[in-house]
Amino acid sequence: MAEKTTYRTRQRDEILRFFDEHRDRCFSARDLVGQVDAGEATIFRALSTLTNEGKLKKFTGGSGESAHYQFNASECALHIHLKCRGCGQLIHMDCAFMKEILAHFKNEHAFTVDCGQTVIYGLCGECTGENIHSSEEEHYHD
Amino acid sequence: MAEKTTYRTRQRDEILRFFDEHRDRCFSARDLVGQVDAGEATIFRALSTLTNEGKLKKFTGGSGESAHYQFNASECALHIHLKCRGCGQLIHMDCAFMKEILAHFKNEHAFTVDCGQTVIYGLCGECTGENIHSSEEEHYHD
DNA sequence: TTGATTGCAAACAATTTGCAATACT
DNA sequence: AGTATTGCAAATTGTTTGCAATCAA
Repeated sequence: MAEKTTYRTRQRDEILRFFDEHRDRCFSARDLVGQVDAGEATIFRALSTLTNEGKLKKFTGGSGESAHYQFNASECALHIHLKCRGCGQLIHMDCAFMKEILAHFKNEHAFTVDCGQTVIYGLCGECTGENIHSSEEEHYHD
Repeated sequence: MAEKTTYRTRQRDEILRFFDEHRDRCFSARDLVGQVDAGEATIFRALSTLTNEGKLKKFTGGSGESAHYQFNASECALHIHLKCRGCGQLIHMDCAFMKEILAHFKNEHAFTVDCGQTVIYGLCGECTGENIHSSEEEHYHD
């Protein structure tokens, strides 16, 4: 789990550059295939080492769902994510109240939330209201 | 993802009874093999439907790690759960502020939280404080 | 040169699915 | 009887690993 990087390689550079150029989005290993010139195994290894080095932030998907990664300078590690069960969209909850919530967990429940592992499930506004009559084939996967 | 149960079967009953008799612990599908008289595929299917019905609560493991399930008391649908990644304890967060949080999600983000499916991961007070000098083999799995 | 890293293919583990046999109601 | 559910085995998916070839220092 804690590999050390000794050499600097083209593929790792390329992968990190890709994340840097898309700071606002997160990608799975599979997403990178085709986007960067590196074998799939290498991509997995790079994602792992880059995460260990703190350059990327890892979001664990539910069972079966693939893990997603994002450039770590982004604020994603600091806010909670809301995932809509209807349309699958991922909402980055980055408002002031968010900090209050995290503070509450910390102060009143002595609980330190790991935003990277936490996803709050529910239904977004569109799905609570309009989705009633939408097509039942509501496949998600952002 | 949202299967409906029409018939009542021995294996589903048995699985739910097993969880009922071990309300304080959580188990993976694999854990149930041998404990209940049902094929593995059936166990997976039952865990899925029972979770959909709100009878069980599902905990997502990291990628690769198996999902775990635990008996879900009916009151649990109303509050959020905090799961400590250190010691594995499940905290039922049932305070007044909880309602404020849910209201905020609803009003400011138009997001309806599904408490039955949401688990907030992090570290409890004991694990943030005292765990520094504990044995490194900090395997959880309650 | 020498050890680190890549890439392919095979190995894996968790979970899902096709389908005939079987159990509910 | 008629449909839902089971169970087995085969199929999928996400990820890891062995190992020879290749690259970085």
